[in-house]
Amino acid sequence: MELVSTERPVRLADARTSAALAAANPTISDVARLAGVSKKTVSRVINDSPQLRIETRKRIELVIAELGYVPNLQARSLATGRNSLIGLIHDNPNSQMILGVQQGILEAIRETDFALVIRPVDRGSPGMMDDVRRFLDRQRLYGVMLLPPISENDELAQHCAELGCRYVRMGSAPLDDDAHSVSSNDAEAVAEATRHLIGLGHRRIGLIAGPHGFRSAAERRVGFLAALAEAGVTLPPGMTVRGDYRFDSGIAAASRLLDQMPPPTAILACNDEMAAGALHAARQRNLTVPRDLSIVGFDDTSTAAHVWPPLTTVRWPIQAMGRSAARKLLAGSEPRMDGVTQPSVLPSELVMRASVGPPAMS
Amino acid sequence: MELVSTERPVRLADARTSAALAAANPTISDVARLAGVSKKTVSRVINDSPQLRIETRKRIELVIAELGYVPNLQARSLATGRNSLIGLIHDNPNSQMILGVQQGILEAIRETDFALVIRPVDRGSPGMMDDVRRFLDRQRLYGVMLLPPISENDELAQHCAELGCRYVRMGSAPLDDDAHSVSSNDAEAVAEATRHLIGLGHRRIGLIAGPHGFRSAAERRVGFLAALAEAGVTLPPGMTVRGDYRFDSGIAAASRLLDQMPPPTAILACNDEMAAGALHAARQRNLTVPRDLSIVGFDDTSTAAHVWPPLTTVRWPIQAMGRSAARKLLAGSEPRMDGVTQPSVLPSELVMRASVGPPAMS
DNA sequence: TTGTAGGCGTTATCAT
DNA sequence: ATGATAACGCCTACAA
Repeated sequence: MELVSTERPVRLADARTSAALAAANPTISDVARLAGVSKKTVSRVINDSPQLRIETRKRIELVIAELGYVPNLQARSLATGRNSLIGLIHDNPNSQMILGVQQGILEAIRETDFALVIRPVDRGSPGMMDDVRRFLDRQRLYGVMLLPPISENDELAQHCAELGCRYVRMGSAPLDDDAHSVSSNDAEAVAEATRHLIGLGHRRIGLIAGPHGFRSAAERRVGFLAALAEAGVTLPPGMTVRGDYRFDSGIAAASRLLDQMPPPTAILACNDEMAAGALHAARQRNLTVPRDLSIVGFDDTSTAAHVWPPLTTVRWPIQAMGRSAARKLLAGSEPRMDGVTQPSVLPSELVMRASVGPPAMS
Repeated sequence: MELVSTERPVRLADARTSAALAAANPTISDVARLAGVSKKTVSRVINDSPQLRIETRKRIELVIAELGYVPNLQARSLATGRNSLIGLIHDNPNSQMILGVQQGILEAIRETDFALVIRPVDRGSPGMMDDVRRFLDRQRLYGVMLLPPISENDELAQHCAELGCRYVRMGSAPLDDDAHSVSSNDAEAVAEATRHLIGLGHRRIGLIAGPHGFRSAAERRVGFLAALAEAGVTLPPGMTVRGDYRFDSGIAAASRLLDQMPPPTAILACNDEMAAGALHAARQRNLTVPRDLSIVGFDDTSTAAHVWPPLTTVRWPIQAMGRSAARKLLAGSEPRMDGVTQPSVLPSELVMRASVGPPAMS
């Protein structure tokens, strides 16, 4: 403890510089005083108001730089009634999804004053809705982005609207009108993957579907069935089982599929985790992938690339969705932001890797 | 455009209730007026001030509930000079790490008014420091948590201190004094893993180290070498190679190790991604894991559990670290929060799975 | 093009 | 135990 030290010693020599008049955290008043203008004029400078004599602006900008002045966002929020925070509300999706969407959002808000607030919620718990409501009430965010599966909750979207909080819902298919929705087209993506399998000659294709109540699960299943119907392929019974999007359920589901007689020559799992589980199940039965069994996943997480053999999978455009959703939210918040209309439906892509091949002769 | 509609129609019938006097977003003034007290008294209620007649408090709480009044955090920030946002600054670590630490932090701030703001930065870019500084300047966070590897940047910590922003640095070993650091003990964790291999009879153990400049890489290497020295094991040359923590580098590094004559009977990779790469390399050479080669990873990401065979690995306590770091940051922010001192060093754990076994006879 | 006055919703100071 | 008044730093009206 050094008794003689002071946190900001007064430096007398500084009297020659204008900085000596300013505080540690200079405010708009400090800038105004030093520049010899009113606060309002400084305000115009920091808000890029066009009606300003260029020379006045220059002078003020100089003072701002000299002082290291930074506008106080809290004060601005208070005055304008809207703050510069956008929220991401999600419910336990996988980590790659979270990271991807966060990166997309951050691309969109780079160069703005917006910051991203994260809020995971517990979809299952009874207090969830109160919890979210409380969060929205207190933080008064500019807007929020809802990640699936919680984005599918209409009541939540309703809440946001009532609270005057802008929102954009993300999903596997449009969940709302264009202004409030950004989605992929999972049905089509899975249909494409299924056509790929059919094109290679597969006719007995097992589906490991996602859990009941998930829109993504429903969409993917629809796409699967549509592609089969389109090709005139009829599946024997027992070729569709449900998993819960987790690894272990993939093992169990694949085991059930492989117990069928005859077993499928290919399995399409509705996410990569379950596809990885299917791979395990195949290995347990000494099946070689893709010789004895082809496997397709969904999401293109890093797991897909790292298992053996690397998984053919559908790349889910989560990052682009995050970017688009954030831009949609921010459209209108700043003059330059509402130029281009953001897409509401983003394309997926089939990523071919080594887990798929033609069926063995039978 | 419906010209006659008003957003909040005045409902005359409501005159009987006190609510009719309040606005859509009631403020502390509304509460004060309706309760017949001053704003300050209401402020005391919402801030749990002890000096209040219990009956006054009850009355005010009733009005608050009736009105659905929620304090405006922005206004409070302005008045108190500190806001209720804490930040997480990170630089491209893997997604599980991000999710884990976020969950830990959110456990800690649950039931408080704090919210979590995420800020990824680009460590490599020249403008990184300016970028972070700008972020801290503008958002004026209550405090920030620094995730490795960016947490190892002393200049950044210095910046935070100068800006008056509280901070806690997370890492593989203490990076700062106890008040500003939460870490694991990676050296010890790797030493334990190495002892495990030695105990099984391995003597030629290859190390796939992490990239230069990462504290975690240095710590893990130290632990490895320490355990060998402790057991009197001398490694032939060429048994240590460096990767960059990514899957592909794991393949390359393992290939180089397996090219040695004689090759190692076990490989310790400094993270799971590289360990998964080593698994690929082994498969390419038709080696069976663990019969021909044992492999150990680090982190215990989901990849570790999903590859074949499942990886023995070190569980890195990232979630607990996040929780502890957030609590440390918040200690003192509220009376009830600074009760228990938070741990600064958290234990790791060796997770035994199927990728390790005794060396084959040779 | 620039300035003045007032308000945003809260807490702090100093009263009573 | 409670209240009046003045910040906090910015922005919006309106005025000049």
